[in-house]
Amino acid sequence: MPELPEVELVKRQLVESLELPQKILKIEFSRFDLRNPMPRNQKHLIQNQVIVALERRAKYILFKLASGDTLVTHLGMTGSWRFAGTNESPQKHDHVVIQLEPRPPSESVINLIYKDPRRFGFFEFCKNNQQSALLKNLGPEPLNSEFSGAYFYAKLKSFKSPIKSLIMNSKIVVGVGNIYASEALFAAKISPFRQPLRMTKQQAEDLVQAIKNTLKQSLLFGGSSIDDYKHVSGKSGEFQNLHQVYNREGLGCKVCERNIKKKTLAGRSTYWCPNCQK
DNA sequence: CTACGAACCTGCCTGC
DNA sequence: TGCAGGCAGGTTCGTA
Repeated sequence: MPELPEVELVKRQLVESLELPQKILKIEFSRFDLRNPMPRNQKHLIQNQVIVALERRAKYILFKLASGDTLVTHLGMTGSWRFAGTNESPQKHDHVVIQLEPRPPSESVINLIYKDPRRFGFFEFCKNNQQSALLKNLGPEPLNSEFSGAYFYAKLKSFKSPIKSLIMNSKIVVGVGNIYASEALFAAKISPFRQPLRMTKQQAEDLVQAIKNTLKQSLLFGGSSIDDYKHVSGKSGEFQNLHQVYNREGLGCKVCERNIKKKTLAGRSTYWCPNCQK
């Protein structure tokens, strides 16, 4: 489901609704076999802890606890969070229920529920500011200044796979998934199949800026709702309506009106305009 | 070290 | 109507 804009928006919406700090009364895992085994044996370490902050790193959402411990979560392809009263009936594929401490004036218990049909998401509990192994070896955040044309140009030399694979490689830059890779390449007028070695310094700079702009635009428009991505409130994003190439095979390019093409690259559907992108 | 395909899993859509 | 096949926003693993 989610790439950087969608994950960032989910994190922001959770922060808004949680009114941190917020105490976890109880956490229940109803199944244990997501991408990694659920931290069910650490349940007692999570309960009664206070959430003080939520952070995003790459596509991970980190629940920072007052003790210094962290609950690391990932939405996979189809993960979602929602708030629900205790009287609301559970849905199919609800796997985690976090019961939050009631607050005045309502005094009623609110559950924060994680649902994930395909179960590609995951949860990991990290003690005492220890960093999850999954967060090591990650490249820079695309919206940070560290991700610059100079940085990216220097990385191009050691890779032989096409440029699209490179911008989806989390060692190079995090958060760019299959939608935004195609969209950013279109914005930069660069073919997804281009060999990184054959890119100029200017093109590297253009692509970096295109990635930043595309992600920022998507954030402004509430992310891309293609299939089941929804806001925490259940609302859909709007950025899918602004996609230039993704999911537009056979439709006219919004710039030159020629047909958008689709081809599989490294196992992923890749959309581009052969006329605009060289 | 990189590169590629397969694997994980459910649901939805298409075509026969 | 049913059923098989293909495909989906992510990541890791095994094999070249």
